[in-house]
Amino acid sequence: MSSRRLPSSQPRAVSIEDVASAASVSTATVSRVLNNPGLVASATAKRVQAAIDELEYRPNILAKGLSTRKTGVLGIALPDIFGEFYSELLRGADSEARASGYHLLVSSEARIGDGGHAESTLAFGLIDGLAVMITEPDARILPEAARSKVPVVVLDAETQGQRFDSVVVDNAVGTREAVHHLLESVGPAECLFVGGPRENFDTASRAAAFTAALAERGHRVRAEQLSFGTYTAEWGLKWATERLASRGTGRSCFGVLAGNDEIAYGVMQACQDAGVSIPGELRLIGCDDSRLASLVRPRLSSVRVPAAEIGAAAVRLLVRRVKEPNAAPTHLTLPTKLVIRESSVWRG
Amino acid sequence: MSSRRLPSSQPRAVSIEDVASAASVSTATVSRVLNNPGLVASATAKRVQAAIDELEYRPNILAKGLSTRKTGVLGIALPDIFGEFYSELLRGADSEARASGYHLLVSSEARIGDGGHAESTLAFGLIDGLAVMITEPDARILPEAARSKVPVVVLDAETQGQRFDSVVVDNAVGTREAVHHLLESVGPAECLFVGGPRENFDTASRAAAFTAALAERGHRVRAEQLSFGTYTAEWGLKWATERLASRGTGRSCFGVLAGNDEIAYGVMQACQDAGVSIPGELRLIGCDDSRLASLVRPRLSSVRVPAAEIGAAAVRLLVRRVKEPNAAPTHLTLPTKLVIRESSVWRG
DNA sequence: CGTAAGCAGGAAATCGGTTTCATTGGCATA
DNA sequence: TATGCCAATGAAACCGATTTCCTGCTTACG
Repeated sequence: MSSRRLPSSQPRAVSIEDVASAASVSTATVSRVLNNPGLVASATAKRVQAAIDELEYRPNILAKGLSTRKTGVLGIALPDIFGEFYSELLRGADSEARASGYHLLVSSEARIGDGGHAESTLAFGLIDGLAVMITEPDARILPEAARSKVPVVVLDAETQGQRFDSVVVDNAVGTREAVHHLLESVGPAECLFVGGPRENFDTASRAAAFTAALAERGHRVRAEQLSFGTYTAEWGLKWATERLASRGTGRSCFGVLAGNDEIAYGVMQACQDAGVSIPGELRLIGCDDSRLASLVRPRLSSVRVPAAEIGAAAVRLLVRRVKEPNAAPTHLTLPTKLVIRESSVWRG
Repeated sequence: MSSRRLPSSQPRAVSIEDVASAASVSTATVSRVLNNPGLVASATAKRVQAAIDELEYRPNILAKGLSTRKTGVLGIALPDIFGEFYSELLRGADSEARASGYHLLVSSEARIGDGGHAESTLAFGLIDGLAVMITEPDARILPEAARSKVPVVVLDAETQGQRFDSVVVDNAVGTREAVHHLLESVGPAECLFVGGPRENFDTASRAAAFTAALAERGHRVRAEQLSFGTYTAEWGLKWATERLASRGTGRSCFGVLAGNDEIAYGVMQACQDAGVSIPGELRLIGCDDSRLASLVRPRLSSVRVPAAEIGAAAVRLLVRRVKEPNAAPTHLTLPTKLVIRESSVWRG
């Protein structure tokens, strides 16, 4: 009753104590009704449940969490929330979390490096688990997470010494398919890769796979065949515009693999502006298989990356680990797959 | 020391008690050093701080929250996380929250209606405030939120009886601009609106503004001028394909206002497929001014909606209300603005 | 008929902080 | 010199749950 400490405007929510006295039992019994019904006589349970309903009692998550050391909240830290890929990934994570009865705390950690103090950036102590995607090798988060004993799953990055669970995408397979597909109608020297940021894990691994796939065919990739920029249509537009302008009179035709669909859209615009036909003079393949891919003209061939599935798998892994903290680290690799549409197919 | 209740694998994090004994003070003093430094002698404070650093002490957020009734977490409930609009809104909210020292708990509440039990859906009691967007008039959340005394800001919806803070978008202005712009080169009877879901707040208010703008010019809108579907390119494609097929031999030219850019992209594809020139035979305007708008060809005119700004404003309102719970409800209206590019401009 | 076993339920410790209230000592003022 | 006040700090209540003991009863078994 002594509500000394509360501002009078805060009417104090119903607590387990209120329920207990309303049902003439102890708080222990109320708690048991909620968490371990088998331990309570059914008559008593009924009375308690009636009180709960009557008072519209909702257990205080903080108090519960303090006691059980579980909050039902999972954290997800992404380099950015922007763009269809992340948006889709987040959606997958969210719906999986909801299905498992968890809440999702998001955070775009991208710009930590700038600000300086990385601390207090993520709510350690509040979350039961954390999914992190470390595009940039800042990675101050990981040690901190390790210290705080929060289960971590690493997304789409080198599986840091195998100590964490991880979900990665098998860039090699899809990229290889794409390159081989391009080689059906384009010479190996005319195959070009336009990636995102050079430091980006996906970009790097796709570039490597691109190189490897051409090496398979006995072609050694020259530096000019690989370009790096940002994951934006603007970059694709700029790159293609310059590339098309500087091409010789040979008019040999290009095979272009873009680091994601956005870049590919930029390339498409540049071609349209320059009057270059796709797939006539340039065969184009994107990455991500975004929704627009089948809507643009020509329909864009793309390496499908299961973004939503990454998010969902991350949450699944986290949920599992919350239950069995000492299981061996699991490393999940999700497949990628070339979806061939019109932009890459030239029927002479 | 009696760690009876903890699984032996959990090594118990350092607590305020550990710091206190390390610095030979009481926990009260440690707490004061952290929250009210002015009350502690500087020599003592220094000693405590040293202990904190030494032990790498981080206050337990749950315990702190239980005591202070503040967690530093804001919730945001959206109908969906999908699509550029929501993604952008979320980004705005996230970066504003980060800047204000808050965490963001996301939740797509869309499908509550289906499942049935809306309870436990949002972490009331865990969040200091909630931004909610109620596209569908389910709205079970609002009463629950009101009951739980959590500050709420309503996004983009009727400001429910003025009891909550709200952020809305001024659809009327942008829509009106768009209609008047179309009327420069198209007759009022040929102006068409292709919206998203009929129940959607934005769709409804844009349709209303569309009707009003034409009424201004003395034209009474016929039912066929208004279509409703979903916020997808597929819908735009379908709609336009049928519309173009069924148009008479009159070949009068259309002015189309799409409910969002995705729909507009669908319309563009349909036109391309049907060999209908934009803006020659059909003037097109989208909504949202998404990133691709200036990249497609023709460049898409669009009503700019400040999505990120909505999210940021919501968070700002919430943060303010956390500090002054009893301030009068604030209703924010963000402007929309027609961005004219190529798709709507016909120079005869 | 006596005793062990088992079921229900309560008292109280605990999680890790914050905050009130009381205590102490030092210094200025009457 | 006595009194009052203030600054610095500690003891303990409190936030709202969970969980461990422990106590009474009832029932079963020898």
